[in-house]
Amino acid sequence: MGNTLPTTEERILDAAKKVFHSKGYDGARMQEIADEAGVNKSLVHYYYRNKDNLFQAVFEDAFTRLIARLNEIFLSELTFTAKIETFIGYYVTFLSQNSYLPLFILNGMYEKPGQLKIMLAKTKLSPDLLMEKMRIQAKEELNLDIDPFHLYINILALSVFPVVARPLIQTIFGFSNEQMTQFYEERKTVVPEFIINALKGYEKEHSSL
Amino acid sequence: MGNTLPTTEERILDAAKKVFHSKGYDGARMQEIADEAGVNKSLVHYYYRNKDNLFQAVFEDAFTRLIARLNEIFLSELTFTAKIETFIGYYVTFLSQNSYLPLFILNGMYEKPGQLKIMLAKTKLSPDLLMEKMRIQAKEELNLDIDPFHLYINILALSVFPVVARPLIQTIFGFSNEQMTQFYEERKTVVPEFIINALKGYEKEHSSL
DNA sequence: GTCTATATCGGGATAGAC
DNA sequence: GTCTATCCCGATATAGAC
Repeated sequence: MGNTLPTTEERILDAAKKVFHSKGYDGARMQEIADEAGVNKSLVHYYYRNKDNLFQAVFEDAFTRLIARLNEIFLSELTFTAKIETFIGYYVTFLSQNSYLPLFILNGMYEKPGQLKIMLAKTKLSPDLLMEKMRIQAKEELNLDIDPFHLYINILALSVFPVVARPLIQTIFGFSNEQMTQFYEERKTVVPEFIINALKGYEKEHSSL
Repeated sequence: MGNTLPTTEERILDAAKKVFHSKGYDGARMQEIADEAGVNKSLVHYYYRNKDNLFQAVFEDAFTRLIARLNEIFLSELTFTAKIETFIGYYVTFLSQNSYLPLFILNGMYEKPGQLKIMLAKTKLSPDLLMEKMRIQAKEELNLDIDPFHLYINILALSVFPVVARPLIQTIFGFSNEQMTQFYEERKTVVPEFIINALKGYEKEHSSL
């Protein structure tokens, strides 16, 4: 299993991912998806009945892939700093290889905010648990009283934004594709360092009380 | 001037902003824009000829408003840390009041990446100058050898991402609107502190060489 | 399951009266 | 400048043959 030829349904889903990711819901065309999959337009309807259903499938897949590893890493048995390093390293690589994903998700969230709750249940992601674990671990390992919500968002922001804003950054700084690749590569070390330095700062403040 | 009644053209542009910001280019309907402005659909075409032109106008306005103050702040005569504090404070407020803007810009960049260069010229934003000034100021005031590119992107990321990802954050954390407002309010102090702590960390490393 | 043909509708854009 | 009426294409979706 895994190395068998893709079924027609899988080919359609793959094509749909490509098109929806880059064009968004409104910009995507059923015809383009069919062409991309190498099938007739009505076959797409045969398998997914309508555009909404197909989008649903694509969105769910994207969302799951994006947070699956996140969950894994932060609930693992690594040390606090190792988690941060591992997470940034993984995310920067994954996102720059799937550069359309995060913006696609963000847009989708605005269009169907209610949908997420259902998916959160499916993926068994437990934010409360994650936050609590983060808080405790910071206390035990680094003796820091941190706000896990802000830290968590900071980590996400520093990982996700530079990928989402790629065209903006590239134009403003005038970076070539090669320079951009190097920039992302650098971030794998720069960002964890930045975060850990910031945390150390809190430690200092604390000890001076 | 300024308190005169808006002309029809201005009413149309305002309506277009509302619709494009929330629905994006493909999702926006000329009819909806006309309704929103309280005019006939053909009037929209009379003033802007086609959808593309109208979008152009809206995008340019958004982009200019978003980076105008940024430029101002970072080229001002404030100290380095004051700049960071001022910038975050201003941006978090501005963005949460115009929450559709940043995602709208990011999407627009993917659709028309070439367009930006023209606008950069118009706004007289000079990234090179900005980066150099940042580097020098960090050296002189804090005795730090920083990479201004990464720092600049970090600052933007920490300011912009939490606003762009609002629906995601709100759903994952289960925050109410009030909690979300408070969360943003907290970030005005948390984020500058975070950044400045991170920078101090580099100082320490440096002195240990 | 896969194709062709077609129904149906919506949306951008124009013509032309006032 | 503002409106009504209309054109025309493109896109989703369905019917039905093979």
